[in-house]
Amino acid sequence: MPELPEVETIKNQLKEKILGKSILDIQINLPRLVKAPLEEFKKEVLGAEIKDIRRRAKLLIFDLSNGSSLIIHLKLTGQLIFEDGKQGVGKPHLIYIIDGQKLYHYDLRQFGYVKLVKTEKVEGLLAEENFGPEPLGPDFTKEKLRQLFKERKKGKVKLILMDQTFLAGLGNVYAAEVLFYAGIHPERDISKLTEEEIGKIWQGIREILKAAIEKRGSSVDTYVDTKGEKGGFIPLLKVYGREGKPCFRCKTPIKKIELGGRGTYFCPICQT
DNA sequence: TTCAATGTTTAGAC
DNA sequence: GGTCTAAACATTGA
Repeated sequence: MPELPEVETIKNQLKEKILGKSILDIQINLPRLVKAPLEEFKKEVLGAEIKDIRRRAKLLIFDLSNGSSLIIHLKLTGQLIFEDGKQGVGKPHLIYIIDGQKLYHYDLRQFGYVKLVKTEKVEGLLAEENFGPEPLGPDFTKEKLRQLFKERKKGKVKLILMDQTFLAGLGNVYAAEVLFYAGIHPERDISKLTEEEIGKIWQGIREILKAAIEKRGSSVDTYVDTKGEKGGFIPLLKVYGREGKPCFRCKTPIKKIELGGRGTYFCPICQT
């Protein structure tokens, strides 16, 4: 499932390829994905030039030349593929024809969406979501994280890290990886974290996300980049999906528990 | 056949 | 109000 590094990868690749190009046609095979009246959606999108592509949290935002923007959420299984001959998983639900080439939007489980909004309203909508800071942004300092934990007061650290209103962009995979990096048990209460542990969490967030972006994301499940290729970070995952396999640090089998309804992987020795 | 997987939203309990 | 849980969404694969 696309989390921050995967969405960032898609954004970077699409920027290279379709910035300044126009959407000449669109084929909508699954209307449910489009959160706007279809006729209006078509009318707004057709002929529009893609002026900018942005990311906030796990959202992808296309700013069009006519004052409208598309807000895309890929949720669990969304794929945006811009390469002839590369097939995604399932059937393409939306096909954008962009200056002769095709951008395929797949979404096997159909949880994702495309919203149509006025570009000037995008900021307001994002504000309504109450997203936390961007983990790779300049204002997300170690001090900021310490302050955020203090304001939140209590809660299990993994759930807090995955809370998009606390910090934007971490999902189940990267939250688990960050906590392994920091040597912290996913169920630890944030009120009991030491200064040093907060420092390690902060460092883990920054380093792991940056490394994952460099590898074009990871993700289990169906994630691929816009070329239809799997992310290169999968082999670097330390705990996610490794139940029963030896911890890279101490060889103890990785344990899996359920936390907040989500599969949670950790090393019972290294993470306390 | 049933269940787990997954991100997010929503409803309800305490 | 914060905090937690469970269900819902859709689909596949074990």
